[in-house]
Amino acid sequence: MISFAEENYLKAIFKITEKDRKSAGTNAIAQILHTSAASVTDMIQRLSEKELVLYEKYKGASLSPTGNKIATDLIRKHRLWEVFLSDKLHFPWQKIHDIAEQMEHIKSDELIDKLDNYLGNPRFDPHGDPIPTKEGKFLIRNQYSLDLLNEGETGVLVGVRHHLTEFLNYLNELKIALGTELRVLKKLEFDKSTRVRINNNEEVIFPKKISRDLFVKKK
Amino acid sequence: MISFAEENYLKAIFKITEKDRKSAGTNAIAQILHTSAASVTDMIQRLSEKELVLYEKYKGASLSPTGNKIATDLIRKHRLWEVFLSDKLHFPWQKIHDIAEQMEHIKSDELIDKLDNYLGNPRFDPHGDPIPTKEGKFLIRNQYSLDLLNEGETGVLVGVRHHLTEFLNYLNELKIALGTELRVLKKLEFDKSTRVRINNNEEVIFPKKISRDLFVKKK
DNA sequence: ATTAAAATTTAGGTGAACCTAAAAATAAAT
DNA sequence: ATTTATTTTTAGGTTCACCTAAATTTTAAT
Repeated sequence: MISFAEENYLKAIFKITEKDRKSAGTNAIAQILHTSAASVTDMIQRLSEKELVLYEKYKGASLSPTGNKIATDLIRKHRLWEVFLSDKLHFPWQKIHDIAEQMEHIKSDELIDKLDNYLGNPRFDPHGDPIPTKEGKFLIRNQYSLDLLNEGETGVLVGVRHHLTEFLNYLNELKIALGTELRVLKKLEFDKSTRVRINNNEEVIFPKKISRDLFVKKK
Repeated sequence: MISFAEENYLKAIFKITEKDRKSAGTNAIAQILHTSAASVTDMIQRLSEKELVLYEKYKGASLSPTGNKIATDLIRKHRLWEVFLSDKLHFPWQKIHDIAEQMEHIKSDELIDKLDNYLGNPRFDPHGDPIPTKEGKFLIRNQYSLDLLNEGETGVLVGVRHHLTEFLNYLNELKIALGTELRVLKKLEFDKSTRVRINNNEEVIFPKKISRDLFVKKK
């Protein structure tokens, strides 16, 4: 039986390696899990023993097929619970992550099957992130970060790059949520900021930092 | 922050002392938690340090007011999740206990408030056990165990004494669930068994052991 | 009242998951 | 290429929650 701590390590390694990197460094893992590098080495060695992780000294860790399946299942559970919290219990999206972080560790395949069904087999979570299938496949959507749109183009928000509470609060205050229409009015060259109209209504200026973190589908 | 293990000890002590007993013995706790008596002594001493438990050497343990509140909250969470699993996800009642056992440890007051509301503020769980209020009050229902009814009397099943899987499976096979009408046809003196008609339909003979474990409301 | 039995605690030890400080290996900078 | 800086690992230690075996206390039985 795998522990919560072990599960969290697998998730962290998944997160680091999912984009491009082929292995996760000790420090990177330590940072995500708010622990020390020494503890990470310790745990990685145990996970390597159990063949959940591929590990070579000083070369970082990556997930074995088994480890990858466990991590994917965790993400599936996490995101399904986020949908539950958002759709059924009406939690605002800033609050769902921390609770889902606890719920993802509940062990019952039948529970997740029934939950998935109950929620109507959602394909994306309330942040716009894809929910992997039971078999571990991630749906890919062709989305753009807002800063890639040209002046005059309109996008519908389908996702955000990260889930920092302050960021989500900021969006909330601007009444921006998944499905919100964002029209690029003007791209200001000198500081890379973007003037945007929200749902044919108010206007805001997004610094580059923000517009890069908003994923939209062109309209 | 209280650990899962600590929470389980508080629940066990609650269970033992809730009826009459004023303190829980080491062995009794060990049996419930499938652990050794020595481990129990160990943990009780820590809980006593934290003032969650009142403890005197060789005299057993009981809950402090704080400990009692925590235990009651756990039972509230457990039973609310059981309602969720049963009502919303349509789990049969034999399966809900083990999953709820995991879910009860999730920490978020707001989650429980919203869940309670979402479920329609249920007062009893799918086994017929009362769900304590937020303030920790248990509703009492005047119920009788089936073996106390006289011949000719009818009761509606409102609860069961325990949740052993085999017992619940047995009831399931007989199509007995909460709300089922049970009419006492004959009480057999020589072995204390009871002949019962189920929902004006089939007849069964319950040994004393069974009829004592079924709680009904007289009709 | 002794003795026997049962319950409880103490003593000593284990593994998991963390820690700090020091050593070793790798990467970067001059 | 050598030094410096960064990353990673090792060494040694802690706490939590368990364990077995032995000692102690309480309870029950003769």
